Amino acid sequence: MQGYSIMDKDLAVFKACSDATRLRILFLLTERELCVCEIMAVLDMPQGKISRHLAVLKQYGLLEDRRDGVWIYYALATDSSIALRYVSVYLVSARQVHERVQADLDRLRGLASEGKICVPQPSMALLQVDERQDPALLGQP
Amino acid sequence: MQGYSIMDKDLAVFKACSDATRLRILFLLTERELCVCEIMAVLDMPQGKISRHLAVLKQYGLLEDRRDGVWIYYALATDSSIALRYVSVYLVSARQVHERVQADLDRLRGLASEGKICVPQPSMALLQVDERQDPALLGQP
DNA sequence: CGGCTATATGCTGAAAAACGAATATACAGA
DNA sequence: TCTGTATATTCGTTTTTCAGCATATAGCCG
Repeated sequence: MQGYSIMDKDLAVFKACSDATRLRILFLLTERELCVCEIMAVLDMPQGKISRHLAVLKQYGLLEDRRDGVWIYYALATDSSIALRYVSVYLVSARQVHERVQADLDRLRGLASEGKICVPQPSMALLQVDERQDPALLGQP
Repeated sequence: MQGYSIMDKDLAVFKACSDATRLRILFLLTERELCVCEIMAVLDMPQGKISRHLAVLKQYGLLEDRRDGVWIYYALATDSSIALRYVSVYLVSARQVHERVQADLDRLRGLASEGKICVPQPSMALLQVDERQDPALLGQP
């Protein structure tokens, strides 16, 4: 890494979002913080794959993690860079539009309500961003 | 490509932004539409490299081009996807913050005013997005 | 301590992306 | 038509990224 300083953080955010699996994970985390096994169950992908993508997202500053016993919970980070603020608003707005994301979120809720995933405590969402449409983004039809 | 439909466009936007050179080009284009030789001059990079990155940005739906004689002008596209709208607002807001971007923009203005680049007509900017801060993004300090 | 579960990490190969250098195309003007 | 300039594209190579598999770590419980 040479010479970029601040913009690097924004670049990292875009790199983090430039993979389909990671983007799906980010959309899932707009719902609430999740542990690895929940994400694995919803996306139906092997554990190593999920873990590595989570590590990338964390390294790039998009996620924070906390350990609770055996489980490690991941949540969207706030304010680690300018780009991340915009991406956070994007995630909350766009999740209502994309069918795939809706399907993932439905699956998450379904699995959780049937108790099929490890959900020791239903912790609350961390994302403070409001779901209302962003006035500055309503310009184009 | 299998099964992603709409979200693909957003993913393409993030892929497009996940390269330092392309991000610098996008920031430059928030100033006004530019021809290839102007971008080359500002970034001081070989022509083939710039052309290829522009092709990627266009293919991913972030740019539009128009030919004017020998020159081909590139401008930020509008509304090709949800993510692009958010990225456009990000670009306009963040360009005032990043030193590297400021340096690029200063260089562009300097070269243009000295007539060192091919600037047959100083065409106007295409980006309609306003520079005012986005109310929905002022939540976090 | 030993076994079980959740998660992280190392290794390897394959695929994708990026680059430099060279070549091709497209237009303008003489 | 020939020349020069602006841009696009191809080729071969290097770098980066991703997946799958195996292995390691860390905490719980007996």
